[in-house]
Amino acid sequence: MPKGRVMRRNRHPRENVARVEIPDKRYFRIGEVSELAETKPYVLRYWETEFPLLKPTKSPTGHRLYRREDVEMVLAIKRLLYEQGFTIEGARKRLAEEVNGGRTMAPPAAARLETSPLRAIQRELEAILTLLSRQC
Amino acid sequence: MPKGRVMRRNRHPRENVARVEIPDKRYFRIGEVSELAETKPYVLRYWETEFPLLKPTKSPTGHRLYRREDVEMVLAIKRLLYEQGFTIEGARKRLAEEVNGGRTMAPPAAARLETSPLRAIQRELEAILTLLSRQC
DNA sequence: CCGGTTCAAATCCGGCCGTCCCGACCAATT
DNA sequence: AATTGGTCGGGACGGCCGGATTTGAACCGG
Repeated sequence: MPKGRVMRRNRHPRENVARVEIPDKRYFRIGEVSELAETKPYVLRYWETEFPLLKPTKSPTGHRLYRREDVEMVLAIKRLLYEQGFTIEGARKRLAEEVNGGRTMAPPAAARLETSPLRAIQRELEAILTLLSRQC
Repeated sequence: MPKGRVMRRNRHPRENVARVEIPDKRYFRIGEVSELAETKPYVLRYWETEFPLLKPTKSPTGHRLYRREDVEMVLAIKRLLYEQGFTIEGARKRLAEEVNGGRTMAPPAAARLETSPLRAIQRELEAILTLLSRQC
């Protein structure tokens, strides 16, 4: 039997991304996010290579673990690309601006945070999470 | 004789489109607009086929006559495409919205992404507690 | 230990967005 | 009128963006 024919590109699913409900879970696997966002897993992986801000943590075996914020980032990206009509580069720039422009803190603090103990702690926590997720 | 070589794409000229001075003339020909906007004439013609709002009048002999508003439209399109990073379709949609909405709607409400590092760490801690409370 | 899921990497490809060419026409200058 | 250079529309061409598919192995819940 002939392989499935070239899939039609479906760039603009009608779904309003803004009103997707994210289930009350802590971690999501790529397949779950894929269904939530109605976006193929390989697209999620591809976006990861294009958007530095999309960085789901990974299990020790390399499987992606999306947290809520990661899922929200996915939805934000999808909105920019499919509803607003940005190119990938445009969306990337826009997201960077939003993160920077979002005055969630005074600039000096933000700059120092990169190398601060806080950051180190965050890394440690991520590592611990990774280890824990192996056993449980 | 070999054909002229493929011209390198130059998608993101550094020039800030916003500060281009439009000379005090009533009509501009395509070559003049081309220089003002640093955009090849064939691109201007192409944009005309893509943007219904870009409609320079034409002389009886078919030559384009751009008025100020047409030139401004060209600059706006260029800004959307090259500075903001919209696709043609996205730019078209955005321009239509601007015309309809009237007032230059500010950058759309920033996606409410929670990016505070403290908040992120708090989430990590919650995650750890959850993991620990389970019998591993 | 089995069936469905996920992985990374390589490869492939449709179509967006120009880019070039062509022969004809127009406008200004000489 | 002739010359020079800008402009016309239409068609062919093409780089590369943004996925889409495949492969073969590893993973994981039940």
